[in-house]
Amino acid sequence: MESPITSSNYPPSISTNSPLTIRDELKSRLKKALVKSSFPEEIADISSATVAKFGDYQSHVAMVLAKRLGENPRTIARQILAHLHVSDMSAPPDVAGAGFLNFRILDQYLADRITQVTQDSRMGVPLASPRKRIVVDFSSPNVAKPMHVGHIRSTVLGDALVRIARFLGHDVITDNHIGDWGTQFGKVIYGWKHFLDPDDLAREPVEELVRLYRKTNQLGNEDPAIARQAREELVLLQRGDPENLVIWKQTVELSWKAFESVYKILDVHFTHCLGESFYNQSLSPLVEHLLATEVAQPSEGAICIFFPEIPELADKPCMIRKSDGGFLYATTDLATLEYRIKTWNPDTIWYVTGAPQALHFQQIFAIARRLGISAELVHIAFGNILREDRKMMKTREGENVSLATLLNEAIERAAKILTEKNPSLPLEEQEKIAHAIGIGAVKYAEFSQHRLTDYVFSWDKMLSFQGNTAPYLQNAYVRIRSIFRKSDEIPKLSSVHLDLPEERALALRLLQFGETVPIVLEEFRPNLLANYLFELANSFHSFYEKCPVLRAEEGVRESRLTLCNLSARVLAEGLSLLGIQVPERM
RNA sequence: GCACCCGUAGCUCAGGGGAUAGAGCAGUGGAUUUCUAAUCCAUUGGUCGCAGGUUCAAAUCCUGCCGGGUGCGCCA
Repeated sequence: MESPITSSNYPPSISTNSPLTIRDELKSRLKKALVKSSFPEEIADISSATVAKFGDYQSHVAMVLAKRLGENPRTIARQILAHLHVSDMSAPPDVAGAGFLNFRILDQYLADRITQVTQDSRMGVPLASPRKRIVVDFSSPNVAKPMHVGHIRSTVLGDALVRIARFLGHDVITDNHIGDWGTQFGKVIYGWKHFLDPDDLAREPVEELVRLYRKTNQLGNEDPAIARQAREELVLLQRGDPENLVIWKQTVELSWKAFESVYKILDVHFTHCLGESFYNQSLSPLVEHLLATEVAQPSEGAICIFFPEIPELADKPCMIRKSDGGFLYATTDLATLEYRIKTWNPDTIWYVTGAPQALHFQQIFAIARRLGISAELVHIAFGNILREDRKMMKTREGENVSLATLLNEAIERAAKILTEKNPSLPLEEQEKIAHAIGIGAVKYAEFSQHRLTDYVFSWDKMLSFQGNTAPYLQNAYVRIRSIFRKSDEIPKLSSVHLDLPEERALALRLLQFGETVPIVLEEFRPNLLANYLFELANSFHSFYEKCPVLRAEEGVRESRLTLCNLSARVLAEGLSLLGIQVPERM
């Protein structure tokens, strides 16, 4: 949903030159002071104050220096202070505790900054430098299997990282590496040939494919002859048998339609979808090449790559061709890597896949280095989704909650609450809002925790609309929009007053948007942005309770409208970086 | 056996060298003639798994142990 605020003619002039953030400005002043005091400037360090009573920002440099030089930290702090010029932005900094430098930003400086950031289309978020070309590998569902809750982490996390990287100015290529080739197809094809139900296939194609796979698998466990026949179907497919190819192609198309509907609900898009089958022809030459260059070696009939020089991998070889001639996951990944490097020449490749695959990527990356690939390769891992008994949700056996079902239930639950709270909404708008709230809640549930934390799946938690959830943030936005609907005046760009503590706290928080977005990519942690947005919404709700806007006297009203406007823009932009939409009312 | 991840409030989780460890939920007590109460304000609740070590400073780094999880040549 487009925000009328962000697309309106207010503010009148928009620049794209984001100013330095307050933190960076302080840091740069601190560096100058360090140089003048004959200290190394690299150790300059500014962080948000841990406790409000210590001010807004703090530095630990004096203590770090003291340790290095074996001197008294407070003495060093005073030395630095003598050369530190911040009187235009901060109250005189004091030396506190063991040698902290505490900064309390001047209200006037905050007010001027708000005016400045209001005119900035990037709302104070600096562009990344250098700009990188990044290939992101995420989502990667498997053909002939339904997308289940386990796929949500890769899809939603990857999408957010992509959005953030693009917002920061990087050149991002997304590639959905679909599992459209593998041993499961022997069983699917056998099932297709022997007990396909065309009606079921037409009605619920993916479920029917799963049934075919499961039935063959089960029969194969009981009867070795059937297992052998399924393997033969696979071999036929791999040799290019026309009939099996046609069946395979249909399963891919049917599955892709199901994926597409999920991606549409999630508003996730890819620039490329080169599945595993795309690399079929590359696998054999790749292995031959690795053999010829002695990167790989024959071993017990198979072809393996060994890592004697890496202690952790010394006893963990990577197999790239089975003794029966078949290729593996690692082979495809190497071919894929080679293709991506050759085709796109990226600076870095991000693999957004589960933590259990850490060893696999350690091997792939080690091989890449041996092949002279210099691009930075990153495995962006995430924890498992657990059942409420804390057991892992497995892809293979056991029922998985279907992703489409989950998403639809989220939307339905949101619709129900919406009907109770705001029954007067037109049906069509209600549907859109329920979508934004339900899907937002599911996505936000992912972002509100560290990506490596195992996730305990719970309908109630994932679809909770209270507290630290997407609806809380959306509600802050909706309250602002409501104000602007009732105000017939176009807010003029006026001087900002920060007289009440709630106004000041909100202003400071707004200015920290530019400090937050870039650090998300330092360790690939959208939860830092989610955290920031929650705190922003929190500051806004407090401001909203304490500071009447439309009823305020002239001057104060315009100032508060400016704060409201910027709050709405930051909330909408921040949430959109997480792939979450904001409704106009709820 | 080897490797990786995790252990923080009753529950779910933030914080990953810096000051008195935070939030949401749950609990308790308040706030609505007022711009959307999906809100706000106040409050109860802690041996940061255990033991050593490094440091001016450790939930955070190192070592060991305990507990849980995951992965490790013929799946992806």
